[in-house]
Amino acid sequence: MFKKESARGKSKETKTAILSHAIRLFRERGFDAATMREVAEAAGVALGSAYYYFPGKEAIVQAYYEDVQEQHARRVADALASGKHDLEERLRIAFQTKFDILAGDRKLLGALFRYTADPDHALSVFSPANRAVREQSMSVFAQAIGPEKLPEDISAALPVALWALHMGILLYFIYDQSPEQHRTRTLINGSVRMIVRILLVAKLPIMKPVRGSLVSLLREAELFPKTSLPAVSSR
Amino acid sequence: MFKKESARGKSKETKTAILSHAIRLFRERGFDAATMREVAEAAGVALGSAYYYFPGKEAIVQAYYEDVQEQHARRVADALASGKHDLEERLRIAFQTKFDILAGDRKLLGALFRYTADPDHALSVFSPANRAVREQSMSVFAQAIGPEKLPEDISAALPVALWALHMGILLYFIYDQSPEQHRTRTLINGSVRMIVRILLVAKLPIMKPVRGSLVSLLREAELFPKTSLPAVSSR
DNA sequence: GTCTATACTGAGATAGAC
DNA sequence: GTCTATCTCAGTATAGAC
Repeated sequence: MFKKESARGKSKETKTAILSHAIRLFRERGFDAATMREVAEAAGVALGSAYYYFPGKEAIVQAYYEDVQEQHARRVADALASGKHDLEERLRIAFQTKFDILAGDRKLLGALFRYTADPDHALSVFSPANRAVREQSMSVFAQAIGPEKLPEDISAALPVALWALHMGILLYFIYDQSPEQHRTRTLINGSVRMIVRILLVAKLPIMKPVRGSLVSLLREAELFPKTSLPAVSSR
Repeated sequence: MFKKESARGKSKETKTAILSHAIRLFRERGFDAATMREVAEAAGVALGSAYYYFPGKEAIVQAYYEDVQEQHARRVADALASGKHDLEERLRIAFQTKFDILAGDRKLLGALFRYTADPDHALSVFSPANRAVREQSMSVFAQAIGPEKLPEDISAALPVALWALHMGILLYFIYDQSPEQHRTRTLINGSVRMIVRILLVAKLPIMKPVRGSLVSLLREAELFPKTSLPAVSSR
């Protein structure tokens, strides 16, 4: 389930042990109730070791999320490999896969968002420290868009928009009490369908000026990405 | 600046003192750096007293935000009283006024969002405990929409949508390092203009089915409000 | 560089006396 | 309502083992 290093990675086992026991404890007792001392004890290490590998409790959830991201990239790449899906299916796969991975962990994910509104905090979703994870996530969506013929401005903005949407749905998912979070699943399918429809209209040449004013709004706010992301492979 | 009770409110002064000193300290030293002990000392009470009035540090920011909300409702009602504004101006007033009030307090506001992704936390933006504030905020936007002739489905959803947008802009504002946050101001004006344009198109009878599929998507996700909010007066 | 053991500090939060 | 004393726990420090 968690990151595995080459055999030479002698003490990565310790890190993995701390990580996996921590996640188990967070799942069982909730993020706030679980203490670093419990985590260390469960992993069979001293408190100091836990802090040696992770600067804090939230950092463990962060590391977990990075693993989730890697799994996501891998699974989506595999699923799309056959190449026999249309855009709507590809986007559905990209979204649904993410929530397959997160299925049992709604209790943990709240910790991920705790510093979203603290610009100086390293664990904010928008922090420079999180840049790599953010971009990997966007590139997964870029892959799902794939070779789709789209106007330049849409190509540039779409992965960012999809990333933002998926963060919103993640929030919805955390709150979703429906059995096995089927509402989140429905929301995903509906959203994806709507996006595809909007794209169909938006890419018409007549819509260029409309897109133009949206782009300039986003550009003024520095929310428009400088360059469009290349669809990198899963690794 | 802060809530004032009738003269009979004997010990509300203590609460007000704690609140105002706390906010001052949060502004000066940042939310995390300021301690409850400092707050208590500055307000001239014991630590226990501070906790008697506020269940925790974030609760103080919460109380501050409730004051902000009340000010917002009052100011918007005043500004709109003349009745000589068009929709775009009214929306601009509703948004800009909010950020006029919050102007100096970006350092504080991060704390407001800290539990956004914790469904069981009383201080989550979406918690039942916050329902009143949320609805007051939406009703301010409902006021700004005012007597505008709109289809039923749009009327129901628009205040919620504007509330959500204003929360998003609030997040942007917290991160906005531009001088006096002029980028936020630009973003507001651009967003409002875009909304007005979208409404112009969306309210055409031909768009009914398009709106219909959006509404049913939101309804399945239980994100569509049951009833449209009445535009209540400022109090 | 990895890990243990132990002790300490700071601060949020609470109990219970008055 | 208010205060003092106390608790818990995240996080740090240190000193040393391998």
